[in-house]
Amino acid sequence: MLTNNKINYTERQMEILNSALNIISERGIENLTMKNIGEELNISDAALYKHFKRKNEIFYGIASIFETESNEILQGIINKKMKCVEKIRTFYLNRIEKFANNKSTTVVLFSSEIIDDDRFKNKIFNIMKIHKKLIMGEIKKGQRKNEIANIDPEHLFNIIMGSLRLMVEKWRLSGFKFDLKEEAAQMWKSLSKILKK
Amino acid sequence: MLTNNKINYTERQMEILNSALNIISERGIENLTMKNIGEELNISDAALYKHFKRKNEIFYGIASIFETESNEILQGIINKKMKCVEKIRTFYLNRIEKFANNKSTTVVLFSSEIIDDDRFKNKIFNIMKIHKKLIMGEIKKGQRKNEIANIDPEHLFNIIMGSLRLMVEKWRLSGFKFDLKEEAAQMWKSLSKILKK
DNA sequence: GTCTATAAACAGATAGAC
DNA sequence: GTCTATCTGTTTATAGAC
Repeated sequence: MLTNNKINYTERQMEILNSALNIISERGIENLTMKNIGEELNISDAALYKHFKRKNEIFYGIASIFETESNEILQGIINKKMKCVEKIRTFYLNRIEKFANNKSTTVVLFSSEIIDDDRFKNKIFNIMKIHKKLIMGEIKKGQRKNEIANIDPEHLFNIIMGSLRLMVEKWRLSGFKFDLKEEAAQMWKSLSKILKK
Repeated sequence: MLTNNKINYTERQMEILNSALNIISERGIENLTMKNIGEELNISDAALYKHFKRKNEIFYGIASIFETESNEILQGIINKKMKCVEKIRTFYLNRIEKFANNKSTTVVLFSSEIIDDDRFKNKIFNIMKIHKKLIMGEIKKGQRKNEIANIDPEHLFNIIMGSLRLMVEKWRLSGFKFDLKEEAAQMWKSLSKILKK
């Protein structure tokens, strides 16, 4: 299930990917040009083509970074002995921590609207699907054990991930001005009240 | 509060704005070119400049359409005699109905990530702020009257609007394949359980 | 209001020297 | 791996005829 067909990027490639993420995050997708990436790294645009064959490959690389982060989160949950609510909480707060540690990756949440590349979209879409499957699985388990309120699991999923995303977007639009991790910890308290009924 | 500095667009201007919305929604922002808009309307790109002085004005026009829709929703709520939860429900379902009737406008939910134009962003941002003020006001009123559960109003707002947005995004990405209004009606039932505790 | 023609800027990408 | 030079296509926008 965890299709970690991990690509090993060189140091320079990682610099390029992070540059690209920064530009998308700070100046928007229409400013992500080979020239602008080069400028950030003080090299020419032509030089970039020695590291990525085409611009599309940079998009795919960004998706791979996101996939790696996602897999790190899932490793900390899968096959661990935790209560259902505890698993969802761990996922929630770890996902927030990744965003807090790498601000630019927050754009990926909205990237299927931003980045028009099929390979990229598919990869992100699959990651989201895995997250959904995990969370809904735990919700259903929790409901069978009577640990989680009897509300449509899909609706609970919408509530958990929808509120996470809205909070992260607010953080982005505020220029990362508040403490996301603190805010998320508070938000989780409310969510757990709701989950436990 | 409702700054309805309404611009009266000509019929042709409205055609252009709707064309632009369709292109953004179906083919992404990077395909929104004057040439593509012209093609949809079977006129040349140069002709568009007789209707909008610059491309930016088209973005602003899209924000104005969204503002008009928003104001129609708010008119149906403000100064009406309804219980707090009922007001939030009416807003929620009316907002959904607008999206269902004009699919392309769903992109506006994510437009601050997509469209890089300050006047546009400010207008959308203000509309969102008005919505937030309205909903949080009703939540607080409801809590004072003991009609709404005692959960941080900001968190309840995140839950209501976050889940609405996630649902609409899912609808968009599915190619508008399911019945959004029906799904939203079900979602609201779960939300009202949570609100009323 | 629509057209054709055109300008000026900029995009992604390649060739070849160092 | 980096550079300069260059190709090819596309974009926003304007001028001027009809």
